[in-house]
Amino acid sequence: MATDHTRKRGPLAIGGRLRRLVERMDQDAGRVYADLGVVFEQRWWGVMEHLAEQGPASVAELARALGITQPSVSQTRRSLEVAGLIQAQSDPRDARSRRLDLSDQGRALYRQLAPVWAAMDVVAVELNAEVADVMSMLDSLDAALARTSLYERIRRAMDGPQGGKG
Amino acid sequence: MATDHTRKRGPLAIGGRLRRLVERMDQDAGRVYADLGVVFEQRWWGVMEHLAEQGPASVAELARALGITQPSVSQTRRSLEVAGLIQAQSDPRDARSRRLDLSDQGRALYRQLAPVWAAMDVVAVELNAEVADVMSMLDSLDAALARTSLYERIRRAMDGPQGGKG
DNA sequence: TGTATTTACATAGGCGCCTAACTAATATCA
DNA sequence: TGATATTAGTTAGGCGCCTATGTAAATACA
Repeated sequence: MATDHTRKRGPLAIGGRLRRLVERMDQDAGRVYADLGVVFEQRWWGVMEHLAEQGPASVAELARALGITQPSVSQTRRSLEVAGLIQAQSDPRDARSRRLDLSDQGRALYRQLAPVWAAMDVVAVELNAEVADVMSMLDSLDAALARTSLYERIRRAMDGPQGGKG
Repeated sequence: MATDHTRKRGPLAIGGRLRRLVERMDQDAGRVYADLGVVFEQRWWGVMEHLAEQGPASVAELARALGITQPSVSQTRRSLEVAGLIQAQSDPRDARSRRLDLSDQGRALYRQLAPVWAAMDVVAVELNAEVADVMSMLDSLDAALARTSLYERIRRAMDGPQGGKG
């Protein structure tokens, strides 16, 4: 009955497991930063990398580039500003918009942490070879769920092929 | 340079992507519950399933069974109690411990949602066939990281095979 | 028996994401 | 030109996890 017991744990268990995997990844990365005596929040990386590589950007541009919501960017932006890593300037083209850019301190930290991130890349490649191609799996999953959402799939499984909301 | 650009996005991007994947899964599941007019938090599932299948349990037992921390269980327990889905009794064998069990209302909800979870299982199998064996990948990843933690891997990549903390 | 250590649990605060709601600015339309 | 719709961004609150801390009970040890 091991198979049946396993079948009892579907996406609900997957979700929890993925969360904890991510949590562990963040913790381990956090330990590396702590070893270097650096205060760094994981969520900062996406914003900093984008600003460093692409130049100043608005909250909306960052949200689009990172694939997260504006409020999330806004909160990260605030955290980064408090830490002195970015600065904001009003955009003369649109009074509502703010251009965010790395501060000198932010640039220095970005450079300092580049070797850490390079090492993380090496580890990702290593794990891909050792275990599974996580990035490819994510790409495939993203594509599959973009095609047909999890919601639709569940509703179809519940209601049958012709039932339920269209 | 597409390959090089991709290599710039290592575990840091993976972490964020996994978080968002989980978020989306929770949202889609939440929409299904909402369709049924049911108020249900994803984190309730692990606790409810364990209590329904294994009987009354303490916070510590649940934490061990679900692989999360005590405070997390404690918070979920509180949420479940407020919702009237579980009840707690003191444990005569240990005055510090509380036995948690599903209330009648909790049992009824568990039964009501069983078809939903069965449908989710179907979808999981479907996605496994369509995309990738996510559960196997998780198993393998968990095992690989239990063998050698991400922290150690990163430190080794940073410091070289002989350097750094042992 | 008294003291030190360990264990069970709750609470506080935080991280990283979300949605809802709001204000203000801009764009569109009649 | 004025009204309406859309957009940019912030804030509040919440979900689901974490660590740190604290209180109380149980256990271990001298």
